[in-house]
Amino acid sequence: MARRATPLTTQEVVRTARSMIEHGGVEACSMRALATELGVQAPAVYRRVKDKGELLGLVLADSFAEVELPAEGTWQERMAELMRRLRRLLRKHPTLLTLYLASHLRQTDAARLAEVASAPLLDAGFDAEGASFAVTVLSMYTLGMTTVAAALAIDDDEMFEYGLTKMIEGLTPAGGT
Amino acid sequence: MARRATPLTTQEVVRTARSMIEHGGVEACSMRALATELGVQAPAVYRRVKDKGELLGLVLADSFAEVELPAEGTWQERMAELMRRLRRLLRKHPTLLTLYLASHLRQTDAARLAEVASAPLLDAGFDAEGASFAVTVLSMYTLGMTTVAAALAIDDDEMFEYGLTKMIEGLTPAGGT
DNA sequence: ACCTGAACACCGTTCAAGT
DNA sequence: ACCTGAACACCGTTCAAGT
Repeated sequence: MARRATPLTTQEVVRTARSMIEHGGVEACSMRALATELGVQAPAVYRRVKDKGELLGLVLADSFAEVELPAEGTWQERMAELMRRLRRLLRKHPTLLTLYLASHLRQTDAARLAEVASAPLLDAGFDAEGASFAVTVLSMYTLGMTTVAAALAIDDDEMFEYGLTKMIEGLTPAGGT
Repeated sequence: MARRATPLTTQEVVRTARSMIEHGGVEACSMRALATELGVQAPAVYRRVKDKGELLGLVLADSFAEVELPAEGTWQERMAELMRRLRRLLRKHPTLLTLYLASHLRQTDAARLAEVASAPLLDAGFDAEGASFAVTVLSMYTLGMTTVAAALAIDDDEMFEYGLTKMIEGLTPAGGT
């Protein structure tokens, strides 16, 4: 067989997998189909990636790296805007949700994502546990509103904002600001 | 091959699938493994069930049929208790969660579940859209607290109750009780 | 080091054929 | 009607062998 001009990079593998998933869902991205897209035989992919689980984790990380954490504002404002950005990403690529939900069942990935989003809360004086709690509540809310509600045809930005505000109010720690 | 004494029933198929999923996760319940467990060849299962998607839907419905809707109390009390029961089910069989999340992406199943849980809210004067919204918010919260929080080792009944109360307060419609 | 070819142990599903 | 046997078109992954 003719070989590729350049050797396979991990970036190339992850980006290609991500675009396949965004266009056709996780099930469209079999290791074999991915290899074909990359112009390579299936086993070659295993030189860059331990297994399919690792690949999906990398795709997820690559997506969420684009959800920037707002740098300014109160923690309430920063969390609200972060959730809006998460919502925007999930709306653009609803297919990422399956991946996100699956990852939440795997400790390491969930912990890593929660850690990043926790920053504004830690800055505001939340303890580590309270911050993880708040991030979990807010991201589950956002996921729910953006996907389940959409499936039920009750998706609505005003409703999302209303619930988001309520939820953030509820999270303010006793004696907090 | 020796045939089974009695013909295969749909109930038998669903119950066996459910127990396989509860013990080993969705991936432990391949159509072939299920058939073996039932003492039958794989194609025989397709006489009772259209495809694997339908089977998983039936397993889910069979599980949630056991989460009873509290008959008495204010809508707040009824919803809170319903969520506690959902939490109990998911804790006993965490493996059902994957199924539940997947179903939420399929309109029909999500709508059916939301409809059942909406009853106390409709009784209390919520409109259909508001009721679906509330059920979605609360069940996503419960799912998040019961699984994601558990994975992050911040699972705690007191916290669950605190957040649940806050969330239900936030859902009270303007001018509602 | 990087990749291929071939293979292993699986999938879900269909369909003609048997009882 | 109910089920089997055989097949189709796939999976993820491993591994010896080639360049």
